[in-house]
Amino acid sequence: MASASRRFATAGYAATSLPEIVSDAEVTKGALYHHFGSKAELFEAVLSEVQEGVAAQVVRAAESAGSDAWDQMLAGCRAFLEASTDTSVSRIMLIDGPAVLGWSRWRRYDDANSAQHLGEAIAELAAQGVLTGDVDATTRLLSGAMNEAAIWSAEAPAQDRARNLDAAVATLTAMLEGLRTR
Amino acid sequence: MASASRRFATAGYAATSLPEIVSDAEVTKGALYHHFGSKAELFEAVLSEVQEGVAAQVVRAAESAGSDAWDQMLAGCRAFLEASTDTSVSRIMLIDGPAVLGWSRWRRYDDANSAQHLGEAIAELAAQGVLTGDVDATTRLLSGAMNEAAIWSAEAPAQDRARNLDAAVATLTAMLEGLRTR
DNA sequence: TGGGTTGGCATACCGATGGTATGTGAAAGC
DNA sequence: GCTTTCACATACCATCGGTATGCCAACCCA
Repeated sequence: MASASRRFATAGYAATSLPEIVSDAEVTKGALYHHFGSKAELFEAVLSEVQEGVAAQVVRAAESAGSDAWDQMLAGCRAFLEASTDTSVSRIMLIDGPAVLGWSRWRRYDDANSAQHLGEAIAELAAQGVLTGDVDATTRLLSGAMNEAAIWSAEAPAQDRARNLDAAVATLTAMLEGLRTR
Repeated sequence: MASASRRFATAGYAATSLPEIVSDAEVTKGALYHHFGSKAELFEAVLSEVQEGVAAQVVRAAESAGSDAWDQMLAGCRAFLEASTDTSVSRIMLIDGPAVLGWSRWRRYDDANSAQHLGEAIAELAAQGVLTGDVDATTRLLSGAMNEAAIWSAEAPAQDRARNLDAAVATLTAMLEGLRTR
């Protein structure tokens, strides 16, 4: 899985062949197919691992951001962007993921990990009356905005990444203000 | 290209084989490779066509929305969502596009079409002093939010699509309010 | 302690796929 | 009227994902 993850992250899913992976891992295709049913299943396992890693970082950041739900969400959003601003994450999780697994299947992983915390935070804020509007739509829009911002930063030249990330967080914060109950 | 577009839209890029396409089109692989250098190049041509179609709808909606730049942008956003809430558009343009061409190459098409108008509208509003914040970051976040909303609506059961679309537009409007100069 | 079963691979092989090299007839140019 | 170019068709190839089978050590059970 480590070999696969590395190849998928750098060359992408389609351009990575099983012979390459098993050669890196110093096993044979027989061994691979003993553990995984298909190339897509191997990718799914790798994706799941990446998702869990990002989700863990988001949770850690949110928990150490105090007790205010609003601050927790903002901290979680920033942590998500920081974790995803890494081609090995964005390529697997955000670009190839939907194409390989299909969007709905990919979304299940997204919902079960990083997007879940976002959804819970939004639902919590809506319940507190802090946030207005449709919870699902808000979650989707914010998730999409953050995913795109993550790729945007990840694909930018190294020296622009930090600046892009800060600009994204600032804009995101402003956008969230618009959703706040006035 | 019509045959390819249909197959790409329904089965996806990876699951569509060239023999299928040329059989549909009642030509041979030789004919295909006479016009396109590779499968990816054929996809690129199809994608470009789809992008232009969506962009045309966005422009038409924006132009018939009066002279206020703010209203024009909102109308354009709604038109984009309506045009993209169609699996044949979202699958090619939003899901397979980035994975097949690579994100940066895909973004060039996005920038040259639908996202361009969004960017111009945002730049115009920023110049008028109506909108604050980083123009690039705002464009990327909004573009990402709308792309995700489009897929969200496209993949939803038919009876939920209109409702999702309305909710997305309403939330988007609220988010834009947050970016407005107060 | 030994025969049978299972887990964990390796080897050999297969059909299909994207891509290429070559052939061919009609139209266009000189 | 000769030649070149265009627009394909045909035949072929390397590689890929996937499968069927072989093999051997570990483990169970008598």
